[in-house]
Amino acid sequence: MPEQHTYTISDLARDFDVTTRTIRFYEEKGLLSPARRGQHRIFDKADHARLELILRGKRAGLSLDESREIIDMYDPDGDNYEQYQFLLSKVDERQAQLESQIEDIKQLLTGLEEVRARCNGALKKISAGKPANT
Amino acid sequence: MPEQHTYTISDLARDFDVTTRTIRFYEEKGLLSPARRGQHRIFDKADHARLELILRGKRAGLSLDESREIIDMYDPDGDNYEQYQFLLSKVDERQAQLESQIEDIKQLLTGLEEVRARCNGALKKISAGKPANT
DNA sequence: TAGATAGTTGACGTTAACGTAAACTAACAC
DNA sequence: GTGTTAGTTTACGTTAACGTCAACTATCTA
Repeated sequence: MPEQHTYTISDLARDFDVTTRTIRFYEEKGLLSPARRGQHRIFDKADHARLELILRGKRAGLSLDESREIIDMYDPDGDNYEQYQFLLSKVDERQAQLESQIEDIKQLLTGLEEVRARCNGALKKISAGKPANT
Repeated sequence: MPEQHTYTISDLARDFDVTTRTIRFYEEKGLLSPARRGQHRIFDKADHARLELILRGKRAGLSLDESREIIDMYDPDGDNYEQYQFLLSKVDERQAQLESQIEDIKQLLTGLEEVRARCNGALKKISAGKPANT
């Protein structure tokens, strides 16, 4: 038996610190499709992992549509040659974009490094001008 | 003479491939404050640089408010000890956030690397099953 | 002098990503 | 049985980041 662990909607909400509204919204947008027991939603490990991916995408600055695109790459629709070729090209594309995004962030970081340097310079000056004020 | 190069609003729009509406919107939001000659806006090198920063922030996935926060670090308001200390702490904070954002992106990238591997595996299988189809 | 062109200020429209509130159901607690 | 506690659907509200007119002005050009 594969240890069929499940989650309620508020389990997930607690695990990832989001509201249940958010989770229902993600389902509405097709990012999650939990099972149902009557009215209630039942989430499994795969749903848990998908939500984790969605939120990682958010922190990375992606839109929900972009996150869905990435998530959908994990379980391909088709099974023929062209489908996999197409998937590979989308993987390429997304990787390139994410890498250039890292470059942008790194540039912001070095910019802040300069700010820090100037800041330290100014602080030095000030503490030199006011030697009493250590 | 300091080579006072200036730009019209559509110069900037062309340089960065955004609409003039966008630039006016950024001014409205306090991200830019160009000079005026009568009604018309006159942008200088500093404005040019600020817009570049804004758009870099966008590509990095930041909101306009977050970009403004970073941009404002480049020209500090105050000039006393506490101000610079405070600025330094904000630099710290923002750098930490950007670095953890890079980590999230890197995790997305390695996830896509796995997708690529599985994809290549599937393609191998297919082309092995259909040896005529190279 | 009459267009054409570049700029301006409103003002309303739009999409994404939820928040918030209402009205309902089902299960358990006492 | 009756709160209380999850959970549900439906629907309207909200904020960010612009797009899209409309109506106007100033300038240059034929």
